[in-house]
Amino acid sequence: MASSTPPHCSITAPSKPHQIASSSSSHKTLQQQQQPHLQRRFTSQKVCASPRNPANSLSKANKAPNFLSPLPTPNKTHLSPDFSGKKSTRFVSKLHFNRQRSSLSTRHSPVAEDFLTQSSAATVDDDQFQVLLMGFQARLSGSEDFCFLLRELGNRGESSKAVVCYDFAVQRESKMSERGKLASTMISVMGRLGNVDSARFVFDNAVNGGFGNTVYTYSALISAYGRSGLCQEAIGVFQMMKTQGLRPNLVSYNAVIDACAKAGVKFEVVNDIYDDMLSNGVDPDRITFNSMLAVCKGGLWKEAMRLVTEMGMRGIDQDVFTYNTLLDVICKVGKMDLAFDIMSEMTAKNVMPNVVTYSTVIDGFAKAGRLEDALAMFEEMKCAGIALDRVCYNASLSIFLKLGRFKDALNVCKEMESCGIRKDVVTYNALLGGFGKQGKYDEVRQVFEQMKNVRVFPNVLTYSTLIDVYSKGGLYREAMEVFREFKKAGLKADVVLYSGLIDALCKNGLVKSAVLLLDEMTKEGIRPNVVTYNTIIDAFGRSAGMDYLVDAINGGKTSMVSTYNSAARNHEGSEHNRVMKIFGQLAIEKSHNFREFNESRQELLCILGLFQKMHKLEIKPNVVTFSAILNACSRCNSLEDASMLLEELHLFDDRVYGVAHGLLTGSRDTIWIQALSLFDEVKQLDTSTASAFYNALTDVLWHFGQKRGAQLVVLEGKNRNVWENVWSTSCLDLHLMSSGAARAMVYAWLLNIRSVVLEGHELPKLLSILTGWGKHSKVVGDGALKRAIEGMLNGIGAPFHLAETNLGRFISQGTAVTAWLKKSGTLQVLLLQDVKTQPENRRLDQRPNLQPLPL
DNA sequence: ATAGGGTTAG
Repeated sequence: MASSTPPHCSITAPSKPHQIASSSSSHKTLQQQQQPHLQRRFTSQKVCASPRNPANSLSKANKAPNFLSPLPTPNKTHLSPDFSGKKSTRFVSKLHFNRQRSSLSTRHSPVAEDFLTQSSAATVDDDQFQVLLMGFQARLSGSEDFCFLLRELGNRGESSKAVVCYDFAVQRESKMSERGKLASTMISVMGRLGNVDSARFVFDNAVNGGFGNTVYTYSALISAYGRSGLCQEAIGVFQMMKTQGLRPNLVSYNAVIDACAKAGVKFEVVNDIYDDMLSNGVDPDRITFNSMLAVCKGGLWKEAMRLVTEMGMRGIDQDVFTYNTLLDVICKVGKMDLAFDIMSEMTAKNVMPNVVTYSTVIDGFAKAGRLEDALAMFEEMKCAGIALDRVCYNASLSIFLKLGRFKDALNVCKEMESCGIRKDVVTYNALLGGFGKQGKYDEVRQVFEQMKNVRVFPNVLTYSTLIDVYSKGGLYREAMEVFREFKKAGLKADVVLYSGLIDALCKNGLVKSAVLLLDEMTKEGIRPNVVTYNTIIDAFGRSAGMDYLVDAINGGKTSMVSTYNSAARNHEGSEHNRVMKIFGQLAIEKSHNFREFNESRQELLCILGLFQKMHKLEIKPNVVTFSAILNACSRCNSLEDASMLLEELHLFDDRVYGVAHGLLTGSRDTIWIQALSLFDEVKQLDTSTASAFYNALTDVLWHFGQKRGAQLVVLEGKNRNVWENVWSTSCLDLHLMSSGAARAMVYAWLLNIRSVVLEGHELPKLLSILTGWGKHSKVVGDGALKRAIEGMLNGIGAPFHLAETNLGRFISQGTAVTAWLKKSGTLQVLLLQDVKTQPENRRLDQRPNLQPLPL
């Protein structure tokens, strides 16, 4: 097993993997040395892609129809829904396609195949189907043929024909045991089709008819409930079978464990079932362990690793399911370097990664923000001769969209088309979000129209996405229109849609209204999640303290009021009106430039109430929550107010609180070791989460005058590469930083440059400080960061000025900066102090030759 | 009886 502290493997190097693999030179490149796993994987994949195995070497070859070998069943039987574009792959995986056929269970007669061919014409309705059945009745032989038919009908989604077939077969079957077989098959088929009520109906009838009390029907029903996420029901059936005196077998146990895994049941609970299994003398097999692994998806990656080891000790071989599930667990906790190692290990053990393996790991990289690494995995995959499927295409599409590489994104769409994979709702949603986030609203409109034209029906995610992109762009009229359409489609709103609406309110400073809407959604039975809460917490103080933000987005447009009024008149539905009112409120509120001063006080109470609700609903906070609390503290006018919020932080997390509190109160020396370990841990998260935390912590320190502390935090962030290439001698890039972090960083950078000058080096001709447009503000063109930096530079007399060509860039001649840095008073200006310092800190800070920069 | 995907917070 790979070690728990894997070496860091970079796979971002520019040259393509297959170039490494095909390199015949004995010279080892640096990249090869850094990528032992990658190379190893390639060498073994190359073997299977060799000319002796041409079928594996080209993705197109994989899709060649099986004309060469005559199929037992004609054409449509084995046609994957992938090609007909009817079902998602997720659904396909639930069907029987990949099932190994044991010679016993599926020994059906050729007549059954024949019947299937004749009855599968699109024009055959249920009645005609029954007539056909009667015609074949004499020649179809017993339950084996009928079970085969039921499964095949299930695969085609022919639910009602399956019902006809089942009734027909049961009525004509005299043996109880054979009827029992039919029943368990039918329950399984209905379960796979997601029709759990029908499954239950069949089960109950079978039990009442005296042929349903078998381990098989119970197991099938447990599985049916499991697939629908109804874990409690599954466990109920499991217990019921025991009270009926039936002894659960391996399949029963596996089914109930799988049900728990799908529903996200706690590991301890499932472990009890596992122990129960052992004590009843049922030996776990590979599938048991694979399902137990799936239970670890909640983040128990160490437990997952342990399970795999235990499998080995029990002499159970790991298969591709084992590794794919394990990888999923590892990827979900973001341990991508470990995932990379495990992938190499599976190859070494001759368990070859497949399309699921790759899409799991690719998704892990993408979620960790390592988009280039994700793209490199695609190359590796193609090189290994593994054809992309729908899931993979959608993953690659969304990566290109995230990178803003629209040309590549459209190429992915074309490639999908040429492979015969139709764009599904996931594809379209990705396109809508991708274009929308870049403000390409024309394209959004076109894509939305197109998807409806080709009858890919928008779902809740589609509407949430659209409402979100329009709201973020301030296009409330369009957002309102989308919401109207959403209601017309008769879909039920979910937590994400509501969170989007709440966010729209928050971004406009309407925190109290946001809290009201939160109560609304709770009343409607929609459970808010941590994102919903983080949104509101982070918005604290925006209305009272940041009115200029409201002004900035205002732009003088108030025409929304009339839009709202006419919209509200047309619809009487209460929820509809409420949301319409929200959009209206957004428009109206924008015209208010002044707010009550005591509003911030009210808001504080409002937020404190919010924390109560969070505890009550047992919503677990995350790092973003901590960042949000720190940001809220930054908007408090007094340390007293802030300390009320910090107390809430205390309830959530001792360590984060300890560090924040210690730095704020000047006990830096005593807390610094803990701070460093916290920083290390934060760095394990993806870069945007990490930088947001650093930004928040720095801001609150800066806000309360702990500027030296803020600077030290920022430098730790820089050392851990949180903001990516922050500085060189000629350029300081602040565009990912908050205003406090950016200011602390400017001081540090100038001191660094000063030491360059004092060492006698010449500065570059031109120096730049980039602020972008202030990513932190999230308001396009807002430039809050730019203003903060401008004020600061002016304040210390630095000779930088705005570049005329780029409004987010400050420049200065190197000679001017050199002269300024050499002036006698400059050093004093650049050294930051904390307003609060414990004696030991003061001693350190006042050493005259203190170099603040660990360069 | 087992594996992978899309929306929301910073």
